[in-house]
Amino acid sequence: MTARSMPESAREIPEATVARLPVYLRALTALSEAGTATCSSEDLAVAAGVNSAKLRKDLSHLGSYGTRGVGYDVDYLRHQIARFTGLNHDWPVVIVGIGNLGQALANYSGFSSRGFHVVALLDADRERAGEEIAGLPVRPLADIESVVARHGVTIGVMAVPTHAAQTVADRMVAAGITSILNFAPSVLSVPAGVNVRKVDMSIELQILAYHEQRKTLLDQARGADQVATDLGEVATEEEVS
Amino acid sequence: MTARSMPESAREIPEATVARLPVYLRALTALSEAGTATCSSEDLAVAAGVNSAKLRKDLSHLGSYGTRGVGYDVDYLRHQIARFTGLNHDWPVVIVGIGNLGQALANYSGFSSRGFHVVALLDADRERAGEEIAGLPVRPLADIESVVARHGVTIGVMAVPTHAAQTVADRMVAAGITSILNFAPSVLSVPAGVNVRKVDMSIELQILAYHEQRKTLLDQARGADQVATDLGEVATEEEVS
DNA sequence: TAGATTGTTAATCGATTAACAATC
DNA sequence: TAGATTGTTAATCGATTAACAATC
Repeated sequence: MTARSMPESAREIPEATVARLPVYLRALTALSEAGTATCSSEDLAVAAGVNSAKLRKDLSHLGSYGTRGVGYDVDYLRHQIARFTGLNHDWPVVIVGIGNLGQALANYSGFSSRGFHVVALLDADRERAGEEIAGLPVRPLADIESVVARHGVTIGVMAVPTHAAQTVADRMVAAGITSILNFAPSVLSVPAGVNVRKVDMSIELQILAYHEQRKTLLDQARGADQVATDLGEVATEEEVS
Repeated sequence: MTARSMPESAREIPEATVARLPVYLRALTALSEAGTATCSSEDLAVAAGVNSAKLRKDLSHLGSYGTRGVGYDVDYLRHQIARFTGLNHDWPVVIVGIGNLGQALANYSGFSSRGFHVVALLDADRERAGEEIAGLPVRPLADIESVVARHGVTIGVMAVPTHAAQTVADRMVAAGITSILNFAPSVLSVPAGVNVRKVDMSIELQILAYHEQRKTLLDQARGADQVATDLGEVATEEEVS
């Protein structure tokens, strides 16, 4: 394929930028709902929690949708980002694994409000079949092929126990799913062309715990250092922060 | 503070490394449970889903816990990483916001199995007080100060509606919490010294949707390109991928 | 025109990776 | 000693940031 024949929206853009576009989208929606018609890159950057240089650099990958000296039209920019990220239409998704977390996800309004429409709840435990959650019946995992084919599903959310994760992922892929959002804390192996993203809630807590412990250690070190200094230790060029 | 007086565990290590240490910890636990006594960096890297150069580089920030020509003692390395990341002891946490997601989090076994002990469930809706979830009573948010003081809580998990997020965060910080895991899709502003991490499930889906759409666009572009080529267009040095 | 703000350039910073000397 | 594997170096890559020319 030639660069000339490639539509603008198909060009490579940095992953870090891709990950921030949904944040900008949300901030623009909030601005729009607050009745703001126009905003500067600085306004939007504040709303999104980034700095304005980064925001402008990110937007520059999509094209040129602002007006120098003026700023951005909120609704227009929102439309452009939505179109670019594929969020200008609905995505059918399935949720596999209807335990505590799967149920919470089935009820999560943040999916539907952002264009993700849950078309089926699937669980490997056939005993669960027929139970109704968030207005949808729980169906046996064996139904996945027909559900995926019928609704044209390409994105699946997986909230199953770790030991089942790889097996379930294989079945999802076999059924035609090409993007998986994985809530199980396991490394999945999938064929090329299938995208996996992982949400690992306990890893996030562990990262926080590391920084908490560091605060404590630094305090202790400072205390010990104070003692050393009181005893006459001389600070050297090794001194840090 | 001098570098000499600083304990090894208090030295700066890259954020990207910090975020991967819990992954290594989990992989080591799995290896240990499978009865593996020793592993090479390559073994562990495969189990953790990274490449071995990155793994060794990461571990080099903690110290030198392997043996050249041999590899790592699984339990010893696990112990060292746990100690370094502060996961060799229990962390008391509170969960604020006991909706669908908060309830799922209260029941989530992945927290307790990794050293996080939920000491209280708090909700702003006083009607909820007294309800029991995962063996714990739901308590009014007003109890947060006493709970935090009593159990020495520094880490809080927040699963409240977006419109309440900033207010609740302010209360958590006022009560003495210095690390927040935020499940609400909102930008929080907190004082310096307070760490916030965000889990945004719909952003993850949106990133997947972007890549899905790109697959489709690229296919279309390839198709269109094929037509152009059939019509005699000549590929140039601009050709991509 | 003067003031404001974008889009882009270039410098800087941090993370990844391959290669290999050190060493068990 | 020979083979294996770590820990480290140096090169590369990608992301961030500040500064500013372009332009409304």
